[in-house]
Amino acid sequence: MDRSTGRTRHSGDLMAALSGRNAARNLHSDVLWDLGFAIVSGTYAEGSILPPDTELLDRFGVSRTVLREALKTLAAKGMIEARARIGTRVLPRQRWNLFDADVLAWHFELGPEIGFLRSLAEVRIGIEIEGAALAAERCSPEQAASLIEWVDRMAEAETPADFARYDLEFHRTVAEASGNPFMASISALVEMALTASFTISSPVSDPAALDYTVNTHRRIAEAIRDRNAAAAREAMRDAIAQGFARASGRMEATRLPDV
Amino acid sequence: MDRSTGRTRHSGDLMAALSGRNAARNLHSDVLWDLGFAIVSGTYAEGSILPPDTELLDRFGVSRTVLREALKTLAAKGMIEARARIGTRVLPRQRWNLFDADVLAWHFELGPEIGFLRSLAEVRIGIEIEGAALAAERCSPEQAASLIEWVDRMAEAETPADFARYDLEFHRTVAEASGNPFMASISALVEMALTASFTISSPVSDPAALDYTVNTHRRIAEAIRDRNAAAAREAMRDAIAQGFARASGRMEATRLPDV
DNA sequence: TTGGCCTTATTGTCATACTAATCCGGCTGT
DNA sequence: ACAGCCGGATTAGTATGACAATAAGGCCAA
Repeated sequence: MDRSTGRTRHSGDLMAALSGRNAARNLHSDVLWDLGFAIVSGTYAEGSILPPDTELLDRFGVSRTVLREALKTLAAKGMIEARARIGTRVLPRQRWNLFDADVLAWHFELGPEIGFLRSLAEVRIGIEIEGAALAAERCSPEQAASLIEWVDRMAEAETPADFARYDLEFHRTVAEASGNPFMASISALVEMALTASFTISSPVSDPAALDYTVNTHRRIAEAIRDRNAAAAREAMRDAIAQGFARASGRMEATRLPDV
Repeated sequence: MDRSTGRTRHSGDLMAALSGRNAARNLHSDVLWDLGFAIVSGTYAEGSILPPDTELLDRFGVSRTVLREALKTLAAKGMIEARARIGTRVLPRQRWNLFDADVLAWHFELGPEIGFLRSLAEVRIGIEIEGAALAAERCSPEQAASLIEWVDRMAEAETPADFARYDLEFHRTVAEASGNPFMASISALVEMALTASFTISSPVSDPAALDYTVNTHRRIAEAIRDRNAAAAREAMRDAIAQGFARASGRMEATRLPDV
């Protein structure tokens, strides 16, 4: 947000740390994050025209090469569209690729808004329930064993970060076991949801919540192992819904009066 | 695939025509499509290193600017990652953003493989079922009326293209009525699935199939209008499953012996 | 009024140079 | 003989300035 320096230090670091994938920090990515966040946060509204190249050029103090590559990246994510003589237009939100890790991160950086978390949970329920059911039909014995293992680790996790990591690995394994490449492709979304959820409230600090969460995940793992698709569906729904409920409850409880 | 000319005429045109959004045909997009398709089709395997800039440069006969912007676009879609002195590596498939319209189009251009269509149908079932249920809870009377209207148009459609267009609009409206931005964001995926499905076999030519498809969609629309989430779920599952079954049945029937 | 031409602003493309990162292989000191 | 440093070479990253293509909106002529 510190626009005067022309350079923001984005808060995506905790997620990068969580996933281990640390984005290269070069000029292009600085400009990209600044513009991407500005669009998501509404500084540049949908349908509006961005300032022309020349203006952005000396605002960021970079070469045209760098600026244009950042713009191309945003275009690739469906957020903008450039046309000669017209300018660069911000596309309507439906065209944005909300499943993109960066786009999600910009939303999250805006602050975990409860409606956004709900949408995230809803779409996870849709996809991951189906993923769990498919995993119950298709998973290998090794994958089933691996699921149980991740649950065990979750139960013994000592820090919220460890817990989140094992939780993510669990869901990633379910997706892999489903044999459907699309399921695996949404791990960025799951990651964001888990990070958001645990940033607000981790079950690690609350024994009862920890117990419930671990047990729900164990139900998923066992249902998949036992090839019980219906039970896997139901347990997965519980796991996601409960995670959202805990985070949103915490948000409601600690919310300050609207400004 | 006519690599000697360094320029492929991609078959994405029918989808572009269907959606009305015609991609600008500039140099950058030519290179992008060529490289993107080459990666999806396995010419450059996951984990392998692309030829260095200099080689791609004179293969395509474009400037460095154009080539690099195409590479940045692929990087934005999670397909490649560049590192100095190493080269540009093709990322593992899980990192690819399969929900991206271009990535989907490249897969489709490869030929509608039955496993891919199945995966598409599975993920649609997951998301759209949930979307239909949410729509049943949240849609406005106008949206409910609009759904009925699209079904009526489907019933009266005379060409496969018209039918596909109305079908797509129907699903788009459901997504919009769900009030969840992620649901709307997968319309590219739905579009691809419908196009693939109808390219193989359109219900328009078969009165019985047409009847069944229209009725199923009418069941969805009425369930949503009546705020019956469970019925909406079930009808949506039928609609998608049946569409896939018809296409895959047709593929099996007309399949030639493996080469 | 109307049709098409022309100006002009904006993105698209090109060419070339230099910078930064980093692998590899040889040099040096022990 | 070996470990560690160091510098050359290779590759992507950045900068710059010029020119081409595009199209909105006004200008001019019929």
